[in-house]
Amino acid sequence: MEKTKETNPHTWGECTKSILPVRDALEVLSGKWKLPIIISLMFGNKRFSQIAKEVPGITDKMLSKELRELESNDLVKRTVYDSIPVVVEYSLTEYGHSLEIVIKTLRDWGVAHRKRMMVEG
Amino acid sequence: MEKTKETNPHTWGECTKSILPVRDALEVLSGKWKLPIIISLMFGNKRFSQIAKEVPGITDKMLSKELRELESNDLVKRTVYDSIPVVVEYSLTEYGHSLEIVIKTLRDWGVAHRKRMMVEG
DNA sequence: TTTACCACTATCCTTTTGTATACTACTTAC
DNA sequence: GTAAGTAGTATACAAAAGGATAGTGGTAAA
Repeated sequence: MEKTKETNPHTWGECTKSILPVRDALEVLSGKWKLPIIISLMFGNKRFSQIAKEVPGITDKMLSKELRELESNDLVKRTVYDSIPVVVEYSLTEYGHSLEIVIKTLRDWGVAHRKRMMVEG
Repeated sequence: MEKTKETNPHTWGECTKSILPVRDALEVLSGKWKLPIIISLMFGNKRFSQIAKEVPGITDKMLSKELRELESNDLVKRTVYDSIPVVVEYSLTEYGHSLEIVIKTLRDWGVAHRKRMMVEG
């Protein structure tokens, strides 16, 4: 057999480092619920119970947890209105909207992938 | 408080559907090991034990499992050379290389995210 | 004959992730 | 007083992902 291409350790080192930010990006979209929550908020600001209704199957616990995570990543803003009863509004930050291009890239690849996997079975 | 923007059910329906391909794309990169394996193979074809060496911490079991998954998604090609001892070479398919743009998009966002989280964090 | 390399597989265990269900605290409407 | 709506939390459990360790079957070198 042919000799396989040697790995260049330097390049690989650089590369390993460059994996970390990719992981970060994957992490903010990871899990079962973050994507639908983010997309729900891309269509407008929502209250807790509104999101719960729009994201089918999610429990309060998961919604609460995911929103806290998204908030800690600056992607979602939580605004409390001290009306009665108290109302909490969630909105995507401008930064959160910067995920749109990322999601679009993923979707484009995913659409092509679906087609490919269908024809080949 | 202001009235929050109403959700348009049609748009949301369309949108829900469009989540599926995004999930597909996330799935092919999901888990702890697929990304480093793919990136390792972007630098050239490798044998099983070579990848195991280059991806620090991975066990044979996980490597085997992930390679099978990548192969079933057409991203990686497995070639057996019946030399003695038998040698198996893994390579990224052309399709596998199409992930480069996706990974680049994720990395760019991730780099910006790291910076942002550092100054504020 | 023991060791080592090749490419795995099998079993068991821990950790992480997500689910189910009930509960808190407050106010208004019936 | 009881239900319903606001926004959650607490506890216990199930499922999925991943890790540790050992074993398979072949060759070949020491």
